[in-house]
Amino acid sequence: MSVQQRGEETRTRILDVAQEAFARYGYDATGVAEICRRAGVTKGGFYHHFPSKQDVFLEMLKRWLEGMDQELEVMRSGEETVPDELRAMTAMVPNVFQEAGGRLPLFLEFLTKAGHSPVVWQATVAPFRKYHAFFAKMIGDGIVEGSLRRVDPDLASNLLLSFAVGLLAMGLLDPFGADWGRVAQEGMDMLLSGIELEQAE
Amino acid sequence: MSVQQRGEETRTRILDVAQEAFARYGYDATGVAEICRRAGVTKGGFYHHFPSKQDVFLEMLKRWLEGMDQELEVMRSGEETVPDELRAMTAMVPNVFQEAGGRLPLFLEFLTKAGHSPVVWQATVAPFRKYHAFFAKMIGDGIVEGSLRRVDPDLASNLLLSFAVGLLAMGLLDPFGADWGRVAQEGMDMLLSGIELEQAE
DNA sequence: AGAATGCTACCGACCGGTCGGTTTGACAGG
DNA sequence: CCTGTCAAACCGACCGGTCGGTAGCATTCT
Repeated sequence: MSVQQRGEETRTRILDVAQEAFARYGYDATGVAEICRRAGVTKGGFYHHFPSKQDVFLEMLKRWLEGMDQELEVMRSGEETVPDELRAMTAMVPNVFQEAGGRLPLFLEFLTKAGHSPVVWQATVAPFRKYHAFFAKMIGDGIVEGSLRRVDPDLASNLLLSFAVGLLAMGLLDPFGADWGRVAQEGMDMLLSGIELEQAE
Repeated sequence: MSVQQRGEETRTRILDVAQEAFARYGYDATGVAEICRRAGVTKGGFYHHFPSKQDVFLEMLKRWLEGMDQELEVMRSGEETVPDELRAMTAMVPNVFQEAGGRLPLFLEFLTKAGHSPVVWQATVAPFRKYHAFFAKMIGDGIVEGSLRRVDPDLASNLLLSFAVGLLAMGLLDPFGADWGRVAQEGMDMLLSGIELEQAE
């Protein structure tokens, strides 16, 4: 294995263990020393790969969002009509909860930090606006194809996003307090029944 | 002014400035020394009134939720039908955003900390379950009075809560990214149009 | 080919500063 | 006099971050 490869692996390992530690204990409660211990690296090694603790945090956010982007695009091309696409996406919610493993609490961590640090805010709010555009376009498509009523795509997109964020937060706070997958599914049905148009083929 | 009165005032002042500081800079980023400076008290004074920094946090949460409880109960008794009640409540969203002043970011702070500290979790999740019961009862009432379809009150309540939480989070993250008051209002309309029953008087 | 050199990855001791929390004692009201 | 209310000095632990140094692969020079 070449030197560069090993270096890249170390860097990734740091990122991975930091992600787990941040998710479990919180950003502030996790010291750099603890990350180093878990990654089998010393502080020198850590600061060789990253300029600061916050940079690890930001890079983590970046990685997470890139993955999310891909998943969104993949989801987009499955179903016939826009309402069906939306329903298919909400059907994935349980998978998201499960598959994301322990790194889901990071979501709240990002949101909170975004409120205090302009750098984190920028990195957080930008993708949200992209998601907003994504859903707005989707809803616009739905209107064009005649499967949705003429609602304001911008507003409806914000509604969807709020619902998604709230679901995530609630599911994080009280995972066993409800069947959040079902809440997502039936909630989406209720929402759609308000804006859906009957198909007359 | 009696001694007890002065003591109580100092205690309240500490609570107030801590609330503002936590909201502005975050819990972890706010040192006890900073709170003392703002409250015009030394550490001795601080630790005379509170056993720990976390206790200030918890007491703050308690005060906040007590106020919320009262507001909820007041809102409940205004309108004729349940859907109208819900609409009236969402109409209050802009007021909540504005009136709460800077202390709204505390909400995210509480949520994140709840994920890492069992004590905070207990103090946070309990009221949420109470809100859940509150809305579930409301929806049940709506079904009885014939203004709502026979939906699952438990599920619909979770849907409403998620929507509310998401709205709060989004509005906190990107206050000027959308007219969140309008999103709340129209979102509630869409939701209701899915579960509302036409009145036949 | 083999020695010399450069460069990247990494080590680990160490730094100043800040953290939440404690202790002691002054002072005022009841 | 005694209790409640604070002030001031202080504590050890720990924080994120720095820095001089080293091991070993890669490249160049002879």
